[in-house]
Amino acid sequence: MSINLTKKKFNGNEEGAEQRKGPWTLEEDTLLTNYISYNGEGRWNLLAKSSGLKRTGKSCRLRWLNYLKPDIKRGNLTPQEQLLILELHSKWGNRWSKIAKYLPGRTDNDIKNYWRTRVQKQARQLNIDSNSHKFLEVVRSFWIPRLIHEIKDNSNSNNNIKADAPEFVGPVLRDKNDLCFINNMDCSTSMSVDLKKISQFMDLSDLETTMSLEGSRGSSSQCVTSEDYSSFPCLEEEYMVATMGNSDILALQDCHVADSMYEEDVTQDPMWNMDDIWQFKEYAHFN
DNA sequence: AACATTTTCAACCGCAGGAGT
DNA sequence: GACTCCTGCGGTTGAAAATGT
Repeated sequence: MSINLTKKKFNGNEEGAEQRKGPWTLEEDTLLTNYISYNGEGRWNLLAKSSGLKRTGKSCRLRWLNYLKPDIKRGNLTPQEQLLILELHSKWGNRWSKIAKYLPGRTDNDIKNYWRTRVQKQARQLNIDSNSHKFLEVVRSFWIPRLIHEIKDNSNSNNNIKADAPEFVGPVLRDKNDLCFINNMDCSTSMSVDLKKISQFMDLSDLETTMSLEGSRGSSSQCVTSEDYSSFPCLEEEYMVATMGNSDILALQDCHVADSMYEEDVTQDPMWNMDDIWQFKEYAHFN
């Protein structure tokens, strides 16, 4: 990455000052951080002039808000954060800054990048427009349940709560349009996937070869409780109702989209871990 | 090890809207 | 109302890093 120096008009006047562009150096970061710690943030053009930085006010603002600000979180987005992004994006679309307000420590840039690199990649692999209703349905039917599952998994491994959790029995195909999941404690229906909707854009003529159903492992970590949802007050009510059912224990199971995904190298996909992929491929192979 | 390809993410740009004059 | 300046937003770019061959 090269550092550019450009002459720009400043406040409508040609000042002749050379403006730096490109990556920030440690010295510039220190200068900006020190200036803000004494003078506070805001008034970015004044800051740019007074601090001695050869940067535009805009550039200073961006560097501070997206990188230097002390409460900025670094590293991968947690499943909880990903879940929030998916839900909020389905409500508001590309309103990144609005979405970012619900994720403390994450910037609109982080979220925008996540969406473009991860979410749109999924859409491309499925050959679906990421802004389409179809993709929204995939997100709701597959991705969100998967994240909830992951959240619960993490929660269980952290708390070591295994003994009393009901075991998952497996998926039950009630009819061609309704796949539900039950657990072995109360045998209640826990979650239904609307196959009618899914089949609008996926070939479900042979259900067994198009879905990987791995519930028979009976791991307690497959279960999700209502508490998982209560962590996310912004989740849409209709989605809550649709997925909660009567039981307060959900045995939530994954349905991995086959065919189109299978043709891609899903092993490279952050959504699918190696265990999932192995089971999925085994299942698809023997069916 | 070397090169090619893909992914990530920091930083830029243009535009819109608000505030001040 | 017209103009200027500032700030914030969303789209895009491209270098660096990671991964594949």
